[in-house]
This record gives sequence, C-alpha cells and structure tokens, in this order.
Amino acid sequence: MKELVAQLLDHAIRTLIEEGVLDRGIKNTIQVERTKDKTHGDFASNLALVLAKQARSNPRELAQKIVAALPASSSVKRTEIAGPGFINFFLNESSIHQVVSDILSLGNDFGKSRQGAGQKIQLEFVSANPTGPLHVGHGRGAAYGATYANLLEAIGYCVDREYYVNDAGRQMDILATSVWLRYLELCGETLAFPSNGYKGDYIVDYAKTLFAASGSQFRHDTQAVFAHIAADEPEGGDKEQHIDALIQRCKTLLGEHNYELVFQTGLKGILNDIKEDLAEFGVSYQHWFSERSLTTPENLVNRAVKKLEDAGYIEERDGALWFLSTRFGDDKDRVVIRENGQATYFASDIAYHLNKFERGYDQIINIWGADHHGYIARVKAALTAMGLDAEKLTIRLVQFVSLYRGNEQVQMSTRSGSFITLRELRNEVGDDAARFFYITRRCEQPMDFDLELATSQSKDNPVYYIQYAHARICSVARKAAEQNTPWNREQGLAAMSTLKEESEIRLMSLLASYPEVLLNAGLQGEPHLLTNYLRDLASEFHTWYNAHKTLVEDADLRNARLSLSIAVKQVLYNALHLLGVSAPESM
RNA sequence: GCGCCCGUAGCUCAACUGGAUAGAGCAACGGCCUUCUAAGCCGUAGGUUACAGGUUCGAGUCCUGUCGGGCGUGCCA
Repeated sequence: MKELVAQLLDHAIRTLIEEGVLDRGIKNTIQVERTKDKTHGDFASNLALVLAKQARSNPRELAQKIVAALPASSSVKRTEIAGPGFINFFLNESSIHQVVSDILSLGNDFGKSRQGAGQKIQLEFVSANPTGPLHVGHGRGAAYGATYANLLEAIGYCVDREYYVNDAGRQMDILATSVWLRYLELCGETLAFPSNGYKGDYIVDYAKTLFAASGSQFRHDTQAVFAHIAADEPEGGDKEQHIDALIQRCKTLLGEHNYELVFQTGLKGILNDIKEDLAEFGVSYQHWFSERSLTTPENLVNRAVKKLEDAGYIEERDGALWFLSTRFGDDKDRVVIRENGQATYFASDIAYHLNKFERGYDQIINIWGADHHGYIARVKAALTAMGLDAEKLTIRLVQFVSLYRGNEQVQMSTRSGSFITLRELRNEVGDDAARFFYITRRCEQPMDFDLELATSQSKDNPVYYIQYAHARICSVARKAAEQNTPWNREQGLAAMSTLKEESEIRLMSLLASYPEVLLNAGLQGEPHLLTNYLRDLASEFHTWYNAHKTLVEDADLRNARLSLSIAVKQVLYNALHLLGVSAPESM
C-alpha cells in the first residue's frame, strides 16, 4: 500500500515534468510515511517540502500542483495538504480491510518479503572463547545475533550463522593446565592452584571426566610439577610467568600426545556445554569454525601474512613482523608474527576474514562485544591491504550487560569464576523472557539487567503482555467453537464493512504496517523495532477486546471480529516466532 | 591524551534514520470483573531531549565546542 502511494506520487511528478512545471533534472526521492496521527490520514509524504527549493516554489503551492496531477486510484479516498506542505492520503475502507484477508491467506508468510533477493550473508556471533560457560553478556549477543539472522531470512536473504571457536592460543593452554592440576588434586596431590588459572567448578568436572576415563595415568607428583617454577603472585612473583612456566611443565611431563588428550577433554567439555546451552536458548548455527583449522592442514595464517607481504605492507622490526595498518587509517601498526615466531590473535583474525571473503558472501556481518571495537580499524585495514572490499564487512558492537541484584551490582570475571552464567539466567527468568528482554534495547545501548526485577515473574516482563494477547484470542476462538458458533472465515471476510469502530480501524492499520516494520528491523539490524511493534499491537488489541465483545449475536459482525482477531493472532505469532519466543495458546 | 558507544519523564527505554503536538512500560493517584482469560482496560500527573552555538521550510536526530558516564587504547585472547 505504501508502494502504491509512492507510485502515485512518482506518476504525478512525471506528469509535472512533462507539463514543464518541474525541471527535467529534478531529483525526486519519494518518501512516504505512515502517519502517527490519524487526523493526518493513513499515509503522508513530504515530497513538496523536499522539492520546493529545487522547483523555486513555495511548498504548499507545489503540493497543490502535485495533488492535481495525482492519477485516480480506487484505494485512495481523498488527499489533503496540511502543515507546511505535507500531502496526506486517506485510504478508503475496503483497502483498509484488505489486510485481514491478506494475513489469513498468507498465514505464516505474512510480513515476509523478497527484499534481499537471495543475497548470501554470513553472520558471525557469540564466538566466546571456549574457556568457560557462556555468561549473561554472551547471552545478549546470542539473542541479538539469532534474531538478526531470523529477520534477514524473513526479508529474503540467505543467511549462514557461524561461531568462531578460539581453540588456539595461550588461553587454551591455561585451560588445559588448569584441568590437569585439578586432575592431580583428584589423584590425591596437594598443590597451590595458580592465581591465573581457571578456578570455576566446571574445571573440576572436566578433571573428573579425565580421571574416570584414564585413571591416574597422567599423575605426576607435586614436587616434580612445581620444581623450579617461577613464584606465583601471592608469593611475590609474577602470575603470568608462573602460569606460563606451569604450561611448559605440563607439556613436558605429559608429552605431546597426552597433553593433547587433556587439552581436548577441556575443550570438548566446554564446547559441548556451550552448544547445548545455545540450542536450549533457541540459537542454532550452520558452521562452527575452528581457529585451529586455519593452520592445519593448510596454513592459512601464513598465506594471509604472505599476501600482506606481497602487497608491501609487512615490515620487520625488533625481530617481529608488523602489518603497516597505519597506511589504512589505523592508530598504529600491529604485530602479526611475534619475535618468538608465533602468530598473534590478530594474524588469525586476518586469515579468518580472508577465508570468509573467499567463501563468496555478498555481505559479512560480525557481532562483537563492545570491548573489541579497537579491532574494527585494523581488520578492515588488513582486508583493504589484501585487495578486498572492506565495505562488505559490517561490524555491529553489542554493549555490555550489567547485572544487578536490587541496587547491588554483581561483579563478573571469567577468570575468578564468580560470574552469572547464561544458563543460570535462563533457569531463573525463562527462555522466552530472556530472549525478549535482551533485544528490547538497541544493541549499542548498555543494558542494566536487574535479576530481582526480572525474576519477579509476572508484571515486569513485557513478554507476558504480548503472549497474553495471543492466548486470549485462542481462548475466544475456543469459546466460539464451544457455543456452536465457530469462526466462519468466508462470512467474516464478506462482512468486513461491519467493522466500523475506531479501535478496529486502528488495529487493521497497525496490522498493515507489520511488513514495513519487519523490513526496517531487518535492514537496520534492530530487532527492538519489532518488540516495540508487538507491544503496540498487543496494547491495541487489549483495548479493543475490553471495549467490544467479539462473540456477539449478529453472525456477520461476530465473524468479522473473529477474522480480525485471528489475523492479530497470526501476526503476533509470526513476530514472536522470529524473535524465538513462544506463542502460548493458553496461559 | 587519543578512539568508539552514549546522555530523552523520578526509573528502564522508544521515536519509522531530518518531519507535523517527543511516546510507551514501571513507580504514584482515581475508576472498571454476574459479561468472550483482570498477566487486562480507562482516566490523571509527569519534559528547556546534558549545555552552548551552527546548518534549513523544519533538529532529540546532522556539524562544532563544552560538561558527564561506559568501554578500548598489549609482541594477551
């Protein structure tokens, strides 16, 4: 309908150009908006305001000329010029009613579009290091990313969801060593656990798994493990040096094969936990991409560095290899290969993005925690340096979640093990409320999550309000069947003109705007537009429900109202489904 | 210091990316169940959009500066 109005305006402009009223070279980007205020009609355009300057005319006069040149349409009842020169369009009733019939025939597909035309988008999100369970910050990225992907699919894009598994690097060695030390404790050794190790209880669980599978075959006595190891922080030493020395000792005592076995016990344990957690949260992926796979069998990291080198953007300084990212606007140059010959995390990232680009996506979207924003400039610099189009890559930052219990902020740190996990949050507030709550705010807005408030069950969770509207409609439909006057769709659609109440017209108009809201939310990657819409729709429905009885004597009116109700139910369902929230039939 | 994200009602947030009188939900107050689910509805109250300039028909939105908050600024991941 919005397109129709735009077409009418476009036609009018062309007529005016032919008549010589407007210059041939005039730039006309036609904007049509749904009005906030129904006294302004159903749609409004600012076209005359935008063109007034180019046409050297005052906006209201120009608006009059445009209106005069508008072709007749069976959908438009009348037009009006208002305010500084807005053109308001009032639709006639039959075109307002039409949406109910459209929704009923399209069903689950109502609202979807082909805007994306099958373009391939890769969406990478969460990608938390597999060194511990997901916490509430990851939960926000998960809810946001999963919903964003759903929205893109709904508007015609082909989406690959991917999780980048950081299964290489020092943090993983710390994890493996932590598991081994806990395992030694289970074997009966007494030791001082390193202050920089992973202290969470889950580490002990994986140590138990290892002990159950392998007995004490990896046991070494404490003296041998800690002999000549640099002192830990509490003893006045450096905790980093202490843990690095322990890692080396662990590798030496276990040997390559056994070390890998301990390493895999920890990695698989955590990864399975993460996968299960996300699956239960309704978050699924097409690919789990291993960082280790970048180096074996083919070393893509070396190839990426070579590409940069061939392009002339690598320089050796102090024994390390530097990527000259300042040539592309970065603040400083960055090391890719360290003095000790090891690739940096950044080098892996370059290789990973090279790989993404080689897979032939039309667009690549990364959802990162806000703490990674310093990486945007350097990653884009690397892509440009390799001759790739960095514009294809969009990085969306998700700001942190601060947890509160009442007025007290909950401190979180992965290393110390004192954090709230996503699983704990899900168990406390439920998956529906968690999914919904996470995306009600723009992702670049920091979020305060008050557990006491969210766990207070009923009122404060907006999701119930919307689900309740859905359940109410189901209840009415059940009631209609019980009293032997089940919904008659044909009769209802034929009698739409009996729906004359103001709230009924508003409701239909709101239903008609759903495809536009979905399109906007998807293109802009802002799911909160959809949660706002759902609240509005539920509110408009509840208002109508309270004011006007659906199951009335008059069969025409009853079926028309039932048809409208079922259409509302369908749209509630469609939107909730995209958000990963259930639509209960009764509550 | 520099870079990024922000600053809107007492609180938590919107505002269709520059449109008409800045809107919701909590919290407060007053009404509505013999009636299809009261997890609901109706009404009242709440604002110099941090501040100062600028751009134009028109600014919460864009540009500059100031103030305030969060995050980042490793040969860590």
